[in-house]
Amino acid sequence: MNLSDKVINRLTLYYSILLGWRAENITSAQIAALLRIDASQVRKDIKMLDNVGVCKVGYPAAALKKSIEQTLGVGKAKEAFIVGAGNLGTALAKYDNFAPYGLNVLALFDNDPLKAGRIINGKEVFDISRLSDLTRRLKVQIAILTVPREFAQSVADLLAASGIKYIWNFSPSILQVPDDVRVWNENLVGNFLQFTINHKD
Amino acid sequence: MNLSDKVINRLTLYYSILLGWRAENITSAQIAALLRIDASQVRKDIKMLDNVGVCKVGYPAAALKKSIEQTLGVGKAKEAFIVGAGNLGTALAKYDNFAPYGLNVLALFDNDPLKAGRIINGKEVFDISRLSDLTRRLKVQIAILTVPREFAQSVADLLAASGIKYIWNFSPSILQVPDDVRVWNENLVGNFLQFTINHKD
DNA sequence: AATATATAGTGAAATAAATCACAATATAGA
DNA sequence: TCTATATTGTGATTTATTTCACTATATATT
Repeated sequence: MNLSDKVINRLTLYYSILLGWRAENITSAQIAALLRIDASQVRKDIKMLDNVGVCKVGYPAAALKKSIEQTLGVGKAKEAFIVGAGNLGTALAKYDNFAPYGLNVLALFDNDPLKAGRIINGKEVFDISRLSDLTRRLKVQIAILTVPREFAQSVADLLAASGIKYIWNFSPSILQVPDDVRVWNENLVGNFLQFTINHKD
Repeated sequence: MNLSDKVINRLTLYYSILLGWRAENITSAQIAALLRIDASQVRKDIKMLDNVGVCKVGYPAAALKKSIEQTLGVGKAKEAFIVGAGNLGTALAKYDNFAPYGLNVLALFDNDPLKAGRIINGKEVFDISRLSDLTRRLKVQIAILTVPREFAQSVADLLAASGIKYIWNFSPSILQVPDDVRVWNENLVGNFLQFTINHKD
């Protein structure tokens, strides 16, 4: 099954709805109304996961939730380091909504010697010099990059050299990395501007 | 000019590149290589903003940067409140990358009486009971919602009743709001999953 | 000044995504 | 049991987006 980014994004939204859903069944129209999208799109997305609905009743909520969980790999451990223990890094280390989706932050790294040794939400902050060694030993593949713009590229170089394969980039800079490293730019400002510029409805 | 979300998102990425660009000119191929997208797409995006390039040379970087700034409304003040002064709200209040894009956080709100009166990065934290009054008096239209899931809907109701028109929702819940209120779900987990599930290249 | 070339610009084609329209059907209710 | 109907499932259509392929041209080079 090959799910596009758009489908995956919608599935997580369906999942959010299901997390708070109390009734036994849910219809495509109900989901669509909450998200202000087309109901047939909801049905097609759900059908991709081989769920079946019941006419006049909708989809069994529990089964649908489970199906989305499996598809998204919720619960499948994905271990990550946070690199940059500033405000954003700290907030993400404390953010309690990652764990339910299987994203497990093991530790943080920072170049400020004063921060080394601190414990944030049960996760230790290490000096950045320890990054390569720990990445290799723990076989961590994911780095959440929350350093300031001016350090982002050099830290990305270090990450790539250390064997990190996925960089979730919260810094507002474009990273150049080897071909085997994937970068996701979490373009917060871009998202915000989309939303304020394109207020078409 | 009607820019799609996709175009706006790419423009912010081009802008990120230009912020760190030192040469006088930049070519569509250079931008495309950094973002790993098609160069003709870059050219079409840039052309939409009525920029002209020079054959064999590319686009003048300074003029292009200015043009994107104007299109995105960078610098045009957009005042916002952060609602929820927890870790994420605090991190966003301290995040220094919003200001250059014109997003100006005026204050924070929280329901914890212990937090009221604190100053975070020069912004005061108010009790949530002050929200309606201050929203109206300061004519603030944008709320950045960073409360836990269980409070998100009731706070959204309050925001809508207070006259907020845009809710940038960082909480992992789907909000039901009146038609004149726009919600942008900053689906962090969804973005993350896209990136780890769809590692196709 | 002439020429080769890198690059912008762009219509056409291909691909992807969303929406529409409606047939099929299981269920609720009479 | 029968009937009306809400809902799923889906092919067809439309719309949006990306990629391709090529032309035009300004510049660097000889």
